[in-house]
Amino acid sequence: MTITNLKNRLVAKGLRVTPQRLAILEAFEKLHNHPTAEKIYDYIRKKFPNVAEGTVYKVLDTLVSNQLVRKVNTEKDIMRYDAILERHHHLYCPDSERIEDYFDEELNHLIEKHFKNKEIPGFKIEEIRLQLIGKFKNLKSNTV
Amino acid sequence: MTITNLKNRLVAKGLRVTPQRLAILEAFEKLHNHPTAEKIYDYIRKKFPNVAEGTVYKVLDTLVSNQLVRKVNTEKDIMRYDAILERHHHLYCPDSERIEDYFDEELNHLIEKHFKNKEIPGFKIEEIRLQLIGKFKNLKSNTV
DNA sequence: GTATGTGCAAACTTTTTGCACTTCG
DNA sequence: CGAAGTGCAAAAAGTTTGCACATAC
Repeated sequence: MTITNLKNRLVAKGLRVTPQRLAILEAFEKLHNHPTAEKIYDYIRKKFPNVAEGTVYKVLDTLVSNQLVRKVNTEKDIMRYDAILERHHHLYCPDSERIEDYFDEELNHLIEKHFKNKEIPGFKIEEIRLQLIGKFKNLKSNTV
Repeated sequence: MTITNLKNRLVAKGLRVTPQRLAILEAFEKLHNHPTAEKIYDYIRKKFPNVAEGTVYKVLDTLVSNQLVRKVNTEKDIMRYDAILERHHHLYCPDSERIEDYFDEELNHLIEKHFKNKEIPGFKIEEIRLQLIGKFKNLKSNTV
């Protein structure tokens, strides 16, 4: 992912392109661990030593509102973020706090088909997210 | 749900039966809105005016560790809890913060069957949770 | 009686806010 | 230039902790 591409994402949403925003988007490319605001803050401070933590939160809010980034649902009170926009699910190990992306088109179709036949009274589904809770078999060190 | 039943849940886990714990379990029966710690605190304070908020958090932790209560995954940094232990999923509207339980055995079988044929390398699934994100059609006032 | 649980208050962590200053377009 | 974004510091919100006291068993 080039800086130009990251810039285009902002421009496409009518957002101003600032070094801080680019740095945060870049952080997602490098970290790809569903990072917390703090992880992102730590990462971009290498480049921008006086970026404010408040700015990180504000930028993340903006990115979420503009659907360039999403909040990840966890069992913790620390928010985590995800910049993968393609439809996907999560593998989640509550013990290690590790989260990995999971893509499964076959499963998506299966579920879509199921809900085509089965309306839920009083509720309009916009999106279906699966959390596969379990344990990783240590193929990779835990990375929160 | 009677107090005796609530008591039994604690006894079955080898936990001491205290009025505070009973009150919190009872609060789940009455609130059934996937309440926050604060909602529970507000609720039980009617009966126990000098219960401490810290106690609510401690009891909730204990109940979660003993699997009498679960944390609900949301996009918010405020933790919400669920005392329904039967396998189920959630309807979740991020705008109103409303969460409702969703039971669907047919869907469970569908998903189970899917993962019987499809192992995920490096990951052992223990549980599958669906979040159906969408909007409620105002059949009921929003209750966070 | 003893291990466990509670109340209270302080501390800690994460996130939000307000406002002057700066920057993007 | 003007609207939008940032830095900073203070405050808010949610949660955890430590310890003396109280209670369950």
